[in-house]
Amino acid sequence: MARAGLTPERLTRAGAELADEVGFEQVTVSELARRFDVKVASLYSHLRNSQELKTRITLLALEELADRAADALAGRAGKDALIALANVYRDYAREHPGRYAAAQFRLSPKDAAGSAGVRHAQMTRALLRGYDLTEPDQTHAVRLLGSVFHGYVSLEMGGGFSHSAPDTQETWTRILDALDALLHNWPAP
Amino acid sequence: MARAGLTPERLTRAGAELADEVGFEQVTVSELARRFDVKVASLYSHLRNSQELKTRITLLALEELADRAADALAGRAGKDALIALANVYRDYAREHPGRYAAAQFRLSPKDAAGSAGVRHAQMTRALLRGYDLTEPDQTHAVRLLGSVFHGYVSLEMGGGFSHSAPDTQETWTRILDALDALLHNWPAP
DNA sequence: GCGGTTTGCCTAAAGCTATTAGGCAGATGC
DNA sequence: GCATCTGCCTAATAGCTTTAGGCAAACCGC
Repeated sequence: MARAGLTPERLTRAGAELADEVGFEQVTVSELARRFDVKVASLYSHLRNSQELKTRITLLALEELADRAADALAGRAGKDALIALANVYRDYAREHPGRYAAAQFRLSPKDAAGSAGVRHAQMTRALLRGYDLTEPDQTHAVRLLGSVFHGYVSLEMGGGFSHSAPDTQETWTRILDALDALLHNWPAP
Repeated sequence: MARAGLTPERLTRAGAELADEVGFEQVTVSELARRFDVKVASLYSHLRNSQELKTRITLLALEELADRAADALAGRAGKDALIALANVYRDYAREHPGRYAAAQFRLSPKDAAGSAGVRHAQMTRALLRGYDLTEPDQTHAVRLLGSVFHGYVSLEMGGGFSHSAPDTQETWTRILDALDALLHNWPAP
């Protein structure tokens, strides 16, 4: 029997591509086996179970997102940086909807701790150094930005805005303007 | 054979309870049948398929949420109304995590048009009458509020904030303060 | 209250996914 | 060149989804 050269890494990458094509929820060990022209059981030498496959795809997506974010933030500050970071999430979700969905997958505390999720928080915090916020307000702002980015992108992807009128690009720009203004005028408690 | 008295409505309600217990993703026609002490195939006289079950649970959740929102907004305006509406979403998600997840389920355009989703947008728009925004800015603000509410609640539920320090109630309050301030000072294009 | 019809739940069966156990052959190491 | 190891295989179990066809309880008109 010719060997297919399976590895956890190749399976994860193929799984991520599959997710982008059919949706993260539809990623299945069986379909993956079909793509490698291999029997399902063979994958179980490389993956503990389908949960592990999903976890690996999630970790991959978080890494890719963090890498893109780091790239986008390099050499930028203030509103420039804000816009760049926001667009990283939005663009990634558009280019890789399945991976983006994977990035929202709930990880075990252990996996989460070792994930690139930490880098994301750090980068958002770094971005906020361009604004004048006290330490606790920085945390609130990190959470606000995370909420807006994630909330907007997932509503837009989910078609939540597709019924109403003005195009979403205009809204996106204006929301980022508004956030920039807000961070400059953050209200005292 | 004693009849179990199944109806689409009872199945939907039971499905919603099941979702809150085990998660929306884990809602299964088989488990529902078990709960009614009935064979799986019997449910197919009342539901076209498992997709329809999920759609019905989604529609139920959207209605419940809209009813709560309407209640909360009655007699309130301005920041008061903003806080009340925001808390409707957050509290609903805490009390009914499965139903809240269902409310995010992607509906067909046809189902979406007939859903309470429309009411949600209208209520957010009504709330914004307490602030002085031009017509197009109202739409942008509706989308911003939707993004923040949904984004915050889903990150909080997903444990996205559970690692960092200050408690989430404080952040939630401060974010609502910030949104109120922003709506009062919405930047011109 | 009785016969006929409708309706509700049942059995049976096929197809898909996940997962485990055990086997054989190609790759690897001395 | 031989022994070992590793990778993919076959086989089997179990759960979920969905369809087809059957029997009996409930309902309807008289």
